Amino acid sequence: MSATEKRILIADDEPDILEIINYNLQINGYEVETAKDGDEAIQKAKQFKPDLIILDIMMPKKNGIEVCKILRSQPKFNDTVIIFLTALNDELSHVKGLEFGADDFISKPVSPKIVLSKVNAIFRRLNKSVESKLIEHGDIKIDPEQFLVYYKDTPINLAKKEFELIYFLATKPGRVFLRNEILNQIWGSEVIVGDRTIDVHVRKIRQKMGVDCIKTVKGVGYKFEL
Amino acid sequence: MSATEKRILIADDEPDILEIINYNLQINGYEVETAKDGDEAIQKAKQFKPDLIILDIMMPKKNGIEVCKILRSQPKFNDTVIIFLTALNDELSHVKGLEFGADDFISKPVSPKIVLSKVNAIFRRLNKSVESKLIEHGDIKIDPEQFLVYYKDTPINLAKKEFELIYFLATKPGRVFLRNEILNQIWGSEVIVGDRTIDVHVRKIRQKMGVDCIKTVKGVGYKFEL
DNA sequence: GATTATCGTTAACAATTTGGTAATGAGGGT
DNA sequence: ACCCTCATTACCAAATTGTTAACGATAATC
Repeated sequence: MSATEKRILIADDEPDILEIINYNLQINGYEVETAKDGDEAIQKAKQFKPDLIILDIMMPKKNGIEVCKILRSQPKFNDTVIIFLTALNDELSHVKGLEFGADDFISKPVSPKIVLSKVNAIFRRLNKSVESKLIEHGDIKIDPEQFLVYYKDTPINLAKKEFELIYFLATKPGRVFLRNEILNQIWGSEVIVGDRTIDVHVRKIRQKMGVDCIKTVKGVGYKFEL
Repeated sequence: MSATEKRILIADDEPDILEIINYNLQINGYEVETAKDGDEAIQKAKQFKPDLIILDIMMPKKNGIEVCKILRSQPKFNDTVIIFLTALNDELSHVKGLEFGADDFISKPVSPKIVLSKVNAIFRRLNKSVESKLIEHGDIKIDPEQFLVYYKDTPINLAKKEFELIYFLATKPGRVFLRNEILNQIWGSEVIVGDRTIDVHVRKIRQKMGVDCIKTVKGVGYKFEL
């Protein structure tokens, strides 16, 4: 986590709020960008590639929900956490925000302390999910911490998608996963990829591994099996 | 992707939009019908029985929300997914749409790519994972999760249709299933296949299994029995 | 900042598996 | 013997997956 600085984009039309949050996040080691309206938020999101975006609901040009909706429609923001700043009792925004893929809310009036603690909490949670457990099955060991797969103690380097794929299949050895399940899990439900994409990744894994640990179940899907 | 083509009904009063969405969905293997106003949408929904309906909010005769309300009041449209086309800022429609049972929204101006990706995502989400009720009967174990049949703990690979067939028969061991029942269940009522097809599959199962667990009941059908 | 790797994806084609049919044979009942 | 029904086989068409190469997008390196 500390290897690469976490990047945060804040969008709000009140310069005071912007500055105070910006200041507090920066002292705590985050890399921060700011935007003063919806359009700028979208533009900066694209070039700055933040890990987390804090969006005020009420903004000129485009409001927070619209921005969120637009960003969420793009695959590259799939993994970006989006937080809304809302008026205290604005439940409607909450409902709609969730609908459009918000991850959390911070109620106004904002306290820098609360923002910071929420942001810290989110990144902590994010990293925890990364440290999933090691899977061992026969001669094959899959270690998410090192991002390495071992066959008979020989480390094998897999690309990210390849690793995610074999790891996912290996979570339940023997169980068949439909193509749809795989796509939903690895690519996310909004991303569109072609039919042969999974096959190509499977092929690359088989090739690199040298063992046929991923079996095809024709007309159904794939499974991890020795 | 799936055995039966997915059916989509699009309702919009702008012919251009209708055509461009229609075109894009059709190339991607969907069966599409169109309607140019609310009344036509309802009428076509009834006869075409779509899996998904895309409704423009603003339409002559009846607007999208009314159409949605009417359809949702009929049980046969319970499982039909309904998506609204809305102007970007029309938050009121969103709220009302959710109340009346809309499943998602697409903002105008529409991009064919976004429509397609949303539609694909919806159908993907709809697809359930492997049914996981294991059937065990004597020395025979049928595991849909692994897509494997075991005889005395020896795994036997069956092709998809073969597996579906034996699984279906084994859901009620001892009970005789008519050929028609089997055809309806495994092949679906719309598909027409010859009389001897079932026999051939039964033969292949018997051959691979090595046990005669599927018995013929002459003049009636087949049953699963040890 | 420019240049190289590497990765993810797609498209096109090959290889494989499957599902279905038709032809023929076997067996039982009338 | 003569039907009728099912079993078996071989064959073909369609569906599904494997494989390769190529392209753009990132990430890494210098």
